[in-house]
Amino acid sequence: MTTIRDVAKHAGVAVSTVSKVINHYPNVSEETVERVRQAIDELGFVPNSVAAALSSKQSGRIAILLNPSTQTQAIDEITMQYLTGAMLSAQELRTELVPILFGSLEGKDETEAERYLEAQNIKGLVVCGMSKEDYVLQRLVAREHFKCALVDVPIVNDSTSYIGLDHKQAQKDIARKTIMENLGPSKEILYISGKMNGFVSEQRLAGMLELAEELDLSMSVHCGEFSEKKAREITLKYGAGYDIIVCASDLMAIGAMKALIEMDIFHPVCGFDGITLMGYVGKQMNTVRQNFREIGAEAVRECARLMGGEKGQSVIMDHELVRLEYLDIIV
Amino acid sequence: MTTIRDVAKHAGVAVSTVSKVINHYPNVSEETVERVRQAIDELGFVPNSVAAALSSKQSGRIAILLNPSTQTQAIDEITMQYLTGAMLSAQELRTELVPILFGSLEGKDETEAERYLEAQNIKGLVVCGMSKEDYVLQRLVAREHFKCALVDVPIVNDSTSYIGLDHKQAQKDIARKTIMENLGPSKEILYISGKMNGFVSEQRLAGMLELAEELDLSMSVHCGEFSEKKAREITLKYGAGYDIIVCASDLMAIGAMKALIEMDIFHPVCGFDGITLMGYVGKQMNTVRQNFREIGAEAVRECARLMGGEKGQSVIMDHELVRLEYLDIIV
DNA sequence: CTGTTAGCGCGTTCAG
DNA sequence: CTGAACGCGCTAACAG
Repeated sequence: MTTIRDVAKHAGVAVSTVSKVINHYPNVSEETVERVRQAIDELGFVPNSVAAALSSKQSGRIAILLNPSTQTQAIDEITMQYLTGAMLSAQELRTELVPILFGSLEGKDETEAERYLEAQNIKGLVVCGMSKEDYVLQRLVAREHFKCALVDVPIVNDSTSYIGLDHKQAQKDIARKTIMENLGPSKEILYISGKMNGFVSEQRLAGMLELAEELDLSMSVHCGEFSEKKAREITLKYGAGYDIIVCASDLMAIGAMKALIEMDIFHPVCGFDGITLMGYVGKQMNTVRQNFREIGAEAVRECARLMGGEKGQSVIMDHELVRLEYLDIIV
Repeated sequence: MTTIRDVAKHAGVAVSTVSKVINHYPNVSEETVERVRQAIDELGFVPNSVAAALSSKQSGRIAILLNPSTQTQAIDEITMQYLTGAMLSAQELRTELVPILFGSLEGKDETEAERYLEAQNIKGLVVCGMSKEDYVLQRLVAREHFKCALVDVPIVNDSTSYIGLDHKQAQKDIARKTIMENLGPSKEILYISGKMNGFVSEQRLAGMLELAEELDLSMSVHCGEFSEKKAREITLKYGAGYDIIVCASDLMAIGAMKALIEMDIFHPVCGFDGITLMGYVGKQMNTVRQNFREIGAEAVRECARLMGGEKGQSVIMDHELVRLEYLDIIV
């Protein structure tokens, strides 16, 4: 294994000089930079990331906290997209990304969790899929000991940033689109919301309430808890009495659609997310499509920014409104 | 941050002793072990994994090489399961797991790829989803510089192990089951295979050929390249002429099923994998269900075993034959 | 059985 | 602008 010393020797300079060149420090003459660059190329030197992480007390590593569902593995598609995006931008930033399962923090209190992460030279957290029931995680974030980029959790302070859509607006947009396409306004809407008390659920619900007001339509809200089964049950029970069904997630939209099929009635349904599964169910369905990969990538960038000493902020990502057609999906 | 020194001081022993206790070395008296344990608890000490990785030239880190598909994100479900299992057993083994995308090795030759990995203190590779077109990876494995656990790639030597099903047997089993349930033997079978030249495709095809022989049934083989679209096309073209369609993957089974629906004819179809999507398409479909999470976990264990100096081996995982029913899947 | 000490490879002062 | 030297936290000989 070639080390920084080998490079230094080969280039006839000191190790510190090589280090400076690698890390793009100023105060190195053009000429020596070139010599060092050449030596690096010739020897095929790649800096040892572990040693770097240990040495520099500055730039730590970024952990990405994931919560793969044991239940609905279809949703893992989203998690994988977050992760892929995150890995890509971590590579660009030359930062190590350490994937950690929510489960690894279970049974620990904040202090223990903090130590656990600290012991891995982790300085920043990208948190995907945190809910209000993840108490330890929440307190961990609240302590502001780590720089945190939260996906879909609207908390912003000096060391915490929010990354996600404008869920309120997106929910309004997709619902309006679906309503307009199918009925025109002033009809009865059934809204199947996410979790009571959920971060994004609240925003999406707020969007629906606002839309109902604006379009002057009557709307009932039921809580589907992001469960396909629950959404199906709700639809079986109440669906017939409404003209259109708006769901706070794709999975619930699928449940609702299936219920309608079982009941042999047709109502437009719309979802939220853009998972593959969505394209497989009805002949066509509207949904908000999120670019999860880009969200993951942005979250890592944001985390790195925080670790660089910047203040937290809200990063609002774009969303797309799409109509999924059966045949489009086949690859 | 509390270090090993703090613990040593607190327990009144030397750092090396603490290290020994942590790593379960012998040659430490019960009494001192206890004292050290107590000190560790009191201080809430957690060993710094980065420092450990740097120091110990012995036990390196394990990389898990993933290939999330940009096309059919539904398949990412499998990748996520591999990863989750791998993370869990890595945690048990107290080994760092470094996820790496195939893409990160692209454009590198074996030497460069080797350096890239070496520079991250990586000593073992868990490879998921490698195909015969991944030349760099293949040569990387062939060099035997890293200890490799290959998922679904049957290569075994001193530093390489195979982890996966008995694909030949599994394919035979699920096809036989489907045939028997629906028709009894001696009927016309359409087999849609995976990639020409694919590692598992060959094994699965071999299974089908053997089964055809045993049951004395006539069978045609077409190559679906693991593509839903391709399988659909094949089925549209030839499907009507056969009694039953056996596919080498779930995705292709879905394509075939859709084609049949379009043609408005019914033939039994069976798949292979057990992805969520499979349960959403037909009323019912047979498939081999693999426990991807357990496979990921086992691959990491196997890799660790190799790094411990053991020889490579084949690890054959169990599989399940399941019949997916529409309503079972809803959560 | 326990303690001392020399690295692992790199980042980073601080003289020169 | 350069280079020698120390330290990050831990492991692993080796000496006691």
